[in-house]
Amino acid sequence: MADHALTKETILDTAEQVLRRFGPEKTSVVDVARALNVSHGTIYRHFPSKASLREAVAEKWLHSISLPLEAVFKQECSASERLCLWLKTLIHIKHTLVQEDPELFTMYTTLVEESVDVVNAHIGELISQIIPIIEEGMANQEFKSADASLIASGIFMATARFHHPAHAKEWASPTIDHEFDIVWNLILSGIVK
Amino acid sequence: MADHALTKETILDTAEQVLRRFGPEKTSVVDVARALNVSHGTIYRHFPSKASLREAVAEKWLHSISLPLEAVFKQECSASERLCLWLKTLIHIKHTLVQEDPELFTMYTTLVEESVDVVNAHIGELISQIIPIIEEGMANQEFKSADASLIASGIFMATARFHHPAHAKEWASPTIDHEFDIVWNLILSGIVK
DNA sequence: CAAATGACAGATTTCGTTTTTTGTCATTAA
DNA sequence: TTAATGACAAAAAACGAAATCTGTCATTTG
Repeated sequence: MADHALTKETILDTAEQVLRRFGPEKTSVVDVARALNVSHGTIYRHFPSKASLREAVAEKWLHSISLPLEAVFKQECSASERLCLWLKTLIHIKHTLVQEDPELFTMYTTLVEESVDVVNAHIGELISQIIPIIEEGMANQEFKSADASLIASGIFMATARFHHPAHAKEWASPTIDHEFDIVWNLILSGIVK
Repeated sequence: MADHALTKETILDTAEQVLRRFGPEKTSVVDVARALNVSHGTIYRHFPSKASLREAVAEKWLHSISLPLEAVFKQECSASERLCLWLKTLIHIKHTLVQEDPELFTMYTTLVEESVDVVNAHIGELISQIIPIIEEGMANQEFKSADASLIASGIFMATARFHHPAHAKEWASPTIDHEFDIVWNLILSGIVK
């Protein structure tokens, strides 16, 4: 009865649109089904539950955050510059998302918070992007040698204030970039040789 | 009509009890008045609004957190040990509060989040406890010399994950202490000479 | 026979109504 | 003359009935 072939992807894209329009608390799977001109029972043929559908949307969003960070590896620069750029890029993405549409950011954050496994995978992915940068710096003699994965997760945790959505309210502060620089200097002097 | 002389203090203590019993969303100033056997109009003679009463309770709680930290200055030890002890004490207080009574912790956190000025004063107070430790370390030649207040706020921000209530859920992790050690090592190697 | 439907039970949400609360103030009590 | 009261209007919360939603499944459709 649908206009297009009804794939998981189609449902996912429509769910995302409906969530964007109605928000996370007001979208029902009936709404998504209505947007697709199918019965809501059909959705359950492709997703076992409403939660799994929301989780899939959350995962897609997180992927859109981690993907552009890979471009940082193509930059020709030192390891400390690359590390700084990587962090600033991550932070810039998040801060821009909040600034441009706070409601939308809250919507995605709500979905993400429901999906613990997806978040943990995302965090793991981000940290494993940091590790090679640290290793590069150690190989270079730029950084003191140590356990790169410990350093990487330390850096990720120490910068939580700037990228963890729980701190989004603080990102509106006019001094937030300066505050990042303070923390960055502290971290950098901890790892350089 | 009250049993005791009706002071700001008496009202504050009673408000705290009622809040503890009923929670932050279910306590009205009528409830507090009832507990004191006075009319609710009387409360407004001592506090200009419900918000200011809640703020006063929040402030008292925050004070009970910052006060015991002063004992750390009486320890006979090096600056880096003192700094580590200070951070671990702060973190231990918070983690213990959550663990022993998560609902109560949430109650106080709710009050605190409403009171931006009170929180900022509290954070300022905490950071100004760190500054003299850093200065001691610099005077000692233990730490590289630098702007102590910048270092202090950097350390406070870099450890947010372990003391900011927005991260309370993460404190239940069995590896949280280990994670603090990772961040602490990173910070320490950034400041030692 | 694979894909979609629609009816169904139980859980959850919405909505209009009633009750309670907040904050003020003229009046009362000490 | 200071402290407390209680009545009041406007705002917010609580409540319960009605509607909607979730997830399942026997039946229908192409």
